[in-house]
Amino acid sequence: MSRTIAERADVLPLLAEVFRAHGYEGASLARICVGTGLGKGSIYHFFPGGKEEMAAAVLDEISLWFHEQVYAPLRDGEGDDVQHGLDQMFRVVGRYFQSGRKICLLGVFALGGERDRFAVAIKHYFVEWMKALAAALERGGRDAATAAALAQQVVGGIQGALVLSRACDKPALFTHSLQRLRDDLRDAAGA
Amino acid sequence: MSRTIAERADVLPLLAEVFRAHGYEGASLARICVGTGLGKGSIYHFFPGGKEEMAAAVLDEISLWFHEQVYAPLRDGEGDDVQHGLDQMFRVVGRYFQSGRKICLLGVFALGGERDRFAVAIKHYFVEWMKALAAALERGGRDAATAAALAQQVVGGIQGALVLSRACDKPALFTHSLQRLRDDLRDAAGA
DNA sequence: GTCTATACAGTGATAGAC
DNA sequence: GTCTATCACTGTATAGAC
Repeated sequence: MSRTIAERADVLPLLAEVFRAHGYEGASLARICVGTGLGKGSIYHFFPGGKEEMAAAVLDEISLWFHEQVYAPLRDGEGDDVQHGLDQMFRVVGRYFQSGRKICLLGVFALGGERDRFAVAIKHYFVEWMKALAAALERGGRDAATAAALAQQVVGGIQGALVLSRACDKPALFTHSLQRLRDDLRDAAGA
Repeated sequence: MSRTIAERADVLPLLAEVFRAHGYEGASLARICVGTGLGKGSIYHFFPGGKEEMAAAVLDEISLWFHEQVYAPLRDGEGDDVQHGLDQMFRVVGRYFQSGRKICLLGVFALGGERDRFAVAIKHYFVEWMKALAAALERGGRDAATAAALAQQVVGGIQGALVLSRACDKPALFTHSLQRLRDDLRDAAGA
């Protein structure tokens, strides 16, 4: 009996979950095989470079997804579309992290010992997010310094909320923080 | 040649650094021996329960330190001392995390696969912090709901800033966020 | 209290059968 | 493309010498 998973891409979401649940060092090949439903042979067929290639591929996929779903709408909007891009960001991000039940793999890797190995991808993820958000805020009328500070506050606030909600085992904590951050941006815009 | 480290307590800070640098799973006994300068035999003499007991002891020590240095000043102050307690918190926390060069072990554990194992200690750390801060804000004149929301915002903001500064390899990012959070509390108090 | 020697399960990784 | 068998190595943990 042999299942056939045609695409390597199909394994990536499963792999991501294993890394999210156990971190890079904790994601042993045994756990990876359970999580993906594949044997070692199959895994190494898709990722000859081993664990490092698996993690890199997962990070790439996440980065691409955020570029398309979050950064692009933030960058493209003009006028009223700026607010639309911001709303889109909070909506999509809330859904992505499953309202606080799922954590940020980039955040996990940023804090872990694997930071150095994937430093470029990790830094890129957060910097691009903050740049896209700051650009939208500037087009919304803020000066560059304020926009950058707000972007840092929001992206950092999201990461912190994920840590807190995970620590307290209270997903609602993430949801509320997300609302507060969104409202803070609106209030500051109105002021 | 045999060194004598009289107290088990002397090893705890060294152990903490190893866990901080590599996470729980990544902190192998080999790395622990290098980091502490002790052989396996000595390590197991101090911590017969192995790695789990080591991590638990480290978490206990950190928790105790925060109770004494952070939560207590927040709780004890009255009147002008409330602001003093808040200032003390930001000052001590900034110093503790070495202005963004050191990360929060509780945050690392909260995001890692080891969360379940140390769930009680992790939750306790963050909840006590938020409760002490909220209590101080209430004595400063806020209603309970606002105080709780602000406490969550500040503690979460600190964790997020640690993630971001680590990800971008920019400790100043943490310092600035800390200042901003402190100023936000002041402004809200004045309003 | 510290070290060395050792046990033995689990690690990442490879080769080859199907 | 998937599996099983197997590799050398590192993992945690223990026992006993000094």
